[in-house]
Amino acid sequence: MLDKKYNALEKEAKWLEYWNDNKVYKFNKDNRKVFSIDTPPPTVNGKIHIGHIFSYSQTEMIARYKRLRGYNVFYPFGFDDNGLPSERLVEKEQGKKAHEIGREAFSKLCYETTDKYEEEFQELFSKMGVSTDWDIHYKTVSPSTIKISQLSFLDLIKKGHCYHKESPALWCNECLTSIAQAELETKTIKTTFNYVNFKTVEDGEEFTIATTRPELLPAIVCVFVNPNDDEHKHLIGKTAHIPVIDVEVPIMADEKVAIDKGTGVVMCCTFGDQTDIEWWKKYNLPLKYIFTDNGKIIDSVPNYGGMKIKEARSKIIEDLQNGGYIVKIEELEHEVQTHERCGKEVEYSVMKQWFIDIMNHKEDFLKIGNEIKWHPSHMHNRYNEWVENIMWDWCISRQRYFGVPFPVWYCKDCGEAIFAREEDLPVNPLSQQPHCDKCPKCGCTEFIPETDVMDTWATSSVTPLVNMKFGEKENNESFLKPMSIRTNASEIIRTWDFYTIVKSFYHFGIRPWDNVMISGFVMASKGEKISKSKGNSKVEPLDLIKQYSADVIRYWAGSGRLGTDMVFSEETLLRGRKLVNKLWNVSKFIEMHLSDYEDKEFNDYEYIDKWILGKYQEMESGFLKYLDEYEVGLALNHLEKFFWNFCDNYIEIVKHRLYRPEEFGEQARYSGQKTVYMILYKLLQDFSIFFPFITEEIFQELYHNKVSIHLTEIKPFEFNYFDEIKNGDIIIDIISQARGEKTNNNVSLKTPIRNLDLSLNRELEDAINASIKDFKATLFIENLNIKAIDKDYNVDNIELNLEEVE
RNA sequence: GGGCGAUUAGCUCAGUUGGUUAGAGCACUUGCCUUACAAGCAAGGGGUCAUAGGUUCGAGUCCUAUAUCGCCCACCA
Repeated sequence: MLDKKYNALEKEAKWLEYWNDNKVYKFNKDNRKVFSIDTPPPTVNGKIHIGHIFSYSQTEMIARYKRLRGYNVFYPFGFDDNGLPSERLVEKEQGKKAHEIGREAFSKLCYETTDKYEEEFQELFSKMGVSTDWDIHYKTVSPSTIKISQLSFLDLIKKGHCYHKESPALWCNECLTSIAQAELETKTIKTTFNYVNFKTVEDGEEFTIATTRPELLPAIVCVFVNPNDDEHKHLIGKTAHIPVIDVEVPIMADEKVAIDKGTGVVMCCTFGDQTDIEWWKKYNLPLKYIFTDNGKIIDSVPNYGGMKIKEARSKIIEDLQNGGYIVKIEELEHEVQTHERCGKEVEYSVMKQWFIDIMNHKEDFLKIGNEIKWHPSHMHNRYNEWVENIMWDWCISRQRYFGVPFPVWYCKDCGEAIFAREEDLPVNPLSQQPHCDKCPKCGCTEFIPETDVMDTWATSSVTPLVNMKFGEKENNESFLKPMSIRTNASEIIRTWDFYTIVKSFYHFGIRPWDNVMISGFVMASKGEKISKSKGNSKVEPLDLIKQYSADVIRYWAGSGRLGTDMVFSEETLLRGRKLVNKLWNVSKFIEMHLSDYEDKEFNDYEYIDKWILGKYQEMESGFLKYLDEYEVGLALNHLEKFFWNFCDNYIEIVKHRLYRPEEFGEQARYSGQKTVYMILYKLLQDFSIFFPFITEEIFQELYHNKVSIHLTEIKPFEFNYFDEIKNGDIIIDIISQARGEKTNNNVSLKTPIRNLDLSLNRELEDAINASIKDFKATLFIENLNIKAIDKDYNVDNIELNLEEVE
């Protein structure tokens, strides 16, 4: 017997243990079709907030849905504990920088810290009912993942898509590492726009350059004007004298100079921005690099050497003012590029880095994007826009400690790169020697290990390869190439999705997955995204589970449209709680009436039973259609609507028949029993996608024909009763009108109706006659009078029996 | 500045390819202890569908502009 009240906390713990003990979500290869999910490994950098719960739940529901449709679901979970986010977490917890702790000790701390958080993450996701197979979960810095990342690197080297080159790269002097374009975040800051006077060497003509970064004056290598700029084109070919710095540089022409920006005259430094790099390459300009790696001016710069960048800026402005070179200073708010991990403004640095070729294959990446189905489809535009506008090859070197090492040494004499052999992976060049004794090029016997590690995305972009055990003899390539679906939020289309496509294309020449499903964001309130930095997530997931149960939180997470942002709302949780409660109560009711039920062949359903069966079939087809489009929220909405109709209308009708067989006959009762038996079974299956716990509890109590409801399969009914839908709906409408009459008279719904006069068309009259006993019992009708009309229907008169009923 | 999306009841959200009177839950009002459920049931009030134009017999839905919000990008002279 189902308990009078459902105790969610207790039951959810019970079923978690049960699923675990019975390995309900275990993936075993068999002859069923595989549905595989490439789910984002969450960054292990502290707390999970409600936004994570939201997007992971939607993916999870797809896993459950596909399982119910007979797929063998491959759904591994991963943790992204690799790289900078973990390092920053450890630095924060230790209150020390990585280099103060030392490479080895620091890595150890990273492992310990991420292990600790991973346990918490796993516990929370388990509690939410995530039906992943924890036996195949992965982390992004385990030996096997490192091996695959290194293998991927070597494969790209072999195929010529990866190169080592001294090149300007984006540099963060807070994190002390190079970073990729995708790791940039723009921020608005207040600064000053400084109008500085220069002079030509030839004739002493003054001209003005406006700059926000006067500290770059020592790095000026050239001055540019637009050849079509009438005001300034006569300067072309002359020489500019840089004030204060006392250096001369050529004035050249380039069409890229915007005449209307600043003064129309631009200084080109190595490097202030992207355009500087383009000009530097295009005109083969000299390199004047003036910054140290940690954000200071190099010592060799007179007067400013050793200063921090911002100190140097103030000092140089002061010196310019003292020399009378400043025309004016404007306050300015503008956007600068910062490193998304730390928020510091980025600089450029020139050093040898590993790059993956992007620019030569943009067309291929767009083509692969077209082969993937994006859900919702407009998210495809985001991808295209990013690929079309990308400007750089992908720099994968990071001058950090905690991450995947490059399997590379360099010859001490000639600098030749020596790569590890595939069979020796994973390797750490810092503690291991290359397989060869001497440099194959020059014969030198000393090697310098690569100290850089790979970018986080270089590793997370191989999650499909990790899942397919790329490079191993016993692998999953046969059924994971491509995987069925990738799911994530829209913000990482440009990183995780894009880089995964890059890797898949280079390794296999095909798309990594058939589908991409993009979820929206959770907003704290209208127009405000929940984020850790804002600290505006008022609710802790674990507290919510205690308060509402995982099933109810999943209801919230499962509502709303795919790819659409939604506001966190307590009201939706209350609505979910109401629904779960109703499901419990109606199951209790049904259980009461099934004590003597035996399932047997039966086709002689009562009219109203056919009606609800038809309604179910109609609902189910829409429900499955939504889920096939990954619209879990719309599917839930659709299901919920049917469910309330089932409870409030159908159950209210059939209950008389179930309670009083002596009045309605055993067969009519059996028809009702079989109907509720079948529909509840289906409802439990459908709801199990969203409410895995309570549905299991009910299923085990009432049906119990499988180890778990989550291992059953949705199968359509073999009959169809669509014909009864239309007139059945009208019968419900008439019942509703009669109930309204009772309510308006402030009497109980049990009040008898002395006379009910209806005008009905022929079809409806047949329908009412076919369900006459149910109809009269539901409304407590004493006399029913039907007048035949040609079309439509009308409730002519309702006369209540207001006398005291005994 | 560019791309994509959103804007529907006081609040949170649905509204399929244009088609009667725009839906649900919460909140509000009224009534009902009805052999599952008072955390329930029945009924009711509440919307010029962001704004302004346009296409159409017909627009919440399609087109154009504007506003606000979100995500992504570009913009350091």
